[in-house]
Amino acid sequence: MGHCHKWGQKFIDFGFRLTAARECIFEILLKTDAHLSAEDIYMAIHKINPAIGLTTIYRTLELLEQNGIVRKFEFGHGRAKYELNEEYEGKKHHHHLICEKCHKIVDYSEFVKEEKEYIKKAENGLEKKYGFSIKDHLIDFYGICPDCKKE
Amino acid sequence: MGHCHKWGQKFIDFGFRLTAARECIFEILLKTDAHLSAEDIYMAIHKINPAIGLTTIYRTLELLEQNGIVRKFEFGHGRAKYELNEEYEGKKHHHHLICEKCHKIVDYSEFVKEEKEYIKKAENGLEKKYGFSIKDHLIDFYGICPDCKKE
DNA sequence: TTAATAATGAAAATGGTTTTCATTTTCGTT
DNA sequence: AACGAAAATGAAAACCATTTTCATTATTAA
Repeated sequence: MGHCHKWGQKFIDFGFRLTAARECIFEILLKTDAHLSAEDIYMAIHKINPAIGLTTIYRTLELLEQNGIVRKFEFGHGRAKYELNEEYEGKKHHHHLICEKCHKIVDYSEFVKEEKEYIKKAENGLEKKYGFSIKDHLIDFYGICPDCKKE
Repeated sequence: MGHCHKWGQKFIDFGFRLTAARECIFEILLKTDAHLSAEDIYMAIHKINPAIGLTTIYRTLELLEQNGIVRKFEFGHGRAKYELNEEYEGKKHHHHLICEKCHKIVDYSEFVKEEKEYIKKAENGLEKKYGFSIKDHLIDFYGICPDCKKE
């Protein structure tokens, strides 16, 4: 369990406690390919351990986010979605393709080379010009998915 | 008033009515450089015409968004922000630089050439591979602004 | 074992946004 | 100018994801 050990250790190093609820939430995020909302995680966890409440999910997700273990996405249709940070996931660096009709989210990992070039240039330039220390970026594409085009 | 005419005509063409409230909301969006929330607009409009309610602001913004006249951004700190679409604004194509501490938003228009190349490649590829019709994209950078770095 | 501290669940509160509904405004037609 | 259908509106209530409160339980270090 290389993954678990790594994240668990990090969690303890940060000064937090590695509780059953927290491990469970991490596991759920690790096992899924989807972009889960707090409630999605609550549903999943409820089957395993019905004692864990929604509040704990929210609190854990916030903690994980603040420590760079998960990323929170607000795609803008009610609920926020959470994803394990790439460094904790098997997944490659990816971005999102979002259907404006059905709100489906597709991950893609193409054009990383081209993206990296552009991002590097932009980051350096922006750091210089605006004095920001840039930590992260977000790239999303919006459109209509094949299923919705049919209708 | 080239701007106004253009948007007003479009609005009527869509089959909507060009009311005082709607014109006023458009004007406020046109005059500002900031990213306004529904409540920001409400505050601004209240000085001009106190009869206009917050509900109308929300309804108008939704209408404008659905017809491609404004863009809605959910940067993820409570309230959504609205911006006039570039085609209605004097502004250049731009993206956002967001401070993770104070949530300040800086617009930037640099690296458009590099961006365009990358976007074009990505869009074409993604349309082919995933069958999406891509309509739009979002690029944001996150970091710490100069002011927040001082502390 | 024992304090001190952190984590938790349930319930209540929060707050931006949406819905409801009764009223008013607009616009094409007389 | 007046009429009637459809659209737009404001106020208040409802919504609903998320946060906060608070009393209880679990964990850790001594």
